[in-house]
Amino acid sequence: MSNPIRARSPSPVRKVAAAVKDSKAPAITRAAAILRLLGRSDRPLGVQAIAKELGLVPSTCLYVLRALAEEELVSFDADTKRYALEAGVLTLARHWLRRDPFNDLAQPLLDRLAQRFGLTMLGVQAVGLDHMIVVAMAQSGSGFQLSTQIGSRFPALISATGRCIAAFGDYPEAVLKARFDQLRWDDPPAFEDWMAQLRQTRAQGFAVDEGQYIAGVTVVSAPVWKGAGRPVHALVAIGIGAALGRELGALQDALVEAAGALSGQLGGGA
Amino acid sequence: MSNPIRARSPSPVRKVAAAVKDSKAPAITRAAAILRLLGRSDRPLGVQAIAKELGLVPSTCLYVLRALAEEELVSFDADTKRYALEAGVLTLARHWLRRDPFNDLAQPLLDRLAQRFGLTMLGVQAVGLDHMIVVAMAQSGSGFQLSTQIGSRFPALISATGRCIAAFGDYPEAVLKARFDQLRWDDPPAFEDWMAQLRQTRAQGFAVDEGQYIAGVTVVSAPVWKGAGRPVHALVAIGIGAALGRELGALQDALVEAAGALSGQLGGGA
DNA sequence: GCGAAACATTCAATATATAGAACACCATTC
DNA sequence: GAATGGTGTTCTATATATTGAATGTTTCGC
Repeated sequence: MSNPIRARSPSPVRKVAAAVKDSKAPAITRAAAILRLLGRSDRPLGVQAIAKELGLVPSTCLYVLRALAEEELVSFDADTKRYALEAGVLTLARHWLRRDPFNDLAQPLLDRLAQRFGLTMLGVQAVGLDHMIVVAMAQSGSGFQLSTQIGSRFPALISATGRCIAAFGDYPEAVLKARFDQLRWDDPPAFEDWMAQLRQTRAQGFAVDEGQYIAGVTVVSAPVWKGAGRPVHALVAIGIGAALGRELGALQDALVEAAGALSGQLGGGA
Repeated sequence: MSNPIRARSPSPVRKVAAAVKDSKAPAITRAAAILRLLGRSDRPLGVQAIAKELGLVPSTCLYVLRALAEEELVSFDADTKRYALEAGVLTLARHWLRRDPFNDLAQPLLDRLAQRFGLTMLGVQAVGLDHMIVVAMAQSGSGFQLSTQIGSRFPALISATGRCIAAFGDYPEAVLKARFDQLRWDDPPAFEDWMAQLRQTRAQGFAVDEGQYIAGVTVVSAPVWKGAGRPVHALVAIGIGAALGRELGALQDALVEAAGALSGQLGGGA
């Protein structure tokens, strides 16, 4: 894996079979699984390889691939008979990014903070309680950097941002507990301690994770509101804990201020 | 439209019906059409609106949307019953970008050239003879800029890059003619002149478009090879023709040099 | 250069995704 | 406050997408 900050590991592929069963449009479930598999693979794949990996019937797999190729979501090399992701996915992603003003407005703020503190900054969007996705990133460019990529996914409740999502989301404790128990930390907090941290997060308006998710790495996260209800975005700072030192206070202030300003621009209530 | 450099206009939506007929996996055709429609729309849409726009049966449309939502390619607001693109498309795009070293390697070159000449620079990938897609972009940041966005699509044979694709693609003249006739330029060249320009492009290793595609805008494009065969990528410079003036020569040299260096890194033949 | 394995692809029977009507649920409007 | 037009959603018969075996097609080993 080329991702220094680990994202969730690929789920057991045999889940595809179960998902297909319940769906009223199984072809789409299969198509999505194929797209994800092709994305995961670092080389183009043939029909058989795809079908075997996902537990699909080869002929069905072929028809799905042809339909995807027709839509330019998948490329087909007529010589090698191999399939790969095609640039069409990029077009969709561009439209998605354009649809949400957060993605445009967050970037300059992230750039400035990354520059000022020499850190990696992220803009993150929560997708329900399942996970969050990195939608914007800025790096200072100097020295070592912790890096992740736009589009990377993480469990929704992990680390500092997870505390923000939980703290301001107004979810029942039982629901949080169920999700919490599935998280994997380097230094897992006890659920009671974590709940106490949520209260603190609510009180101070931001969350901090000092080496619990990843040893030695400090993460600071502040929620961004777009309207009433629960926040779906957050600004995140990631740095080596030891290197941050006494700058941590200033970073927290700057992050909260930026998140507040952004909430204002997006028309979000407090 | 928020795109100063015009991309192809959305195709007649009634084509969906025809495409669905011929496919062995019509659900996927429908799903792709829905995703594109949602991308095009600047607001979330309801089931009926989507179905009507694409000529689909509402119930079928609902099932497709549910499947897409299950795959997190589409978001569903339970309160308003509206659907929109979801962040999952971004995850796919990230994987696509990572798969091709061109996307990583081109960026620093584009940055440098954009800075040096104060222009907008693009990395472009051809998708057959249908169109090309912007996969990387750099802007100088100072003054007025012609802008487009990553993921934008253009007809494959248009402008300077189109000449590169045609010149080095080794396509039959009849095929080129058919595509050429569908292009829309501000100042369309005659086919014979265009063919002559292709010969010149082959000879000098790059192509120039001085106000033909868009009046007043000069485009310079140099092909990038990844292996043997036809080039699929190109580096592109876009600037106001009048402002370029005598820098054009230096720009051409720098662009060709960068494209050559990139071809070398990618293991492309001459 | 031959045989055989592995592959992509086609084909026909059937399980099932889909179409269209019926239903339920809001909002407005009279 | 009943009626109307607009939603989203369920239901069921049928057209059809899917399946698994059969057929070409390539690739590999000997």
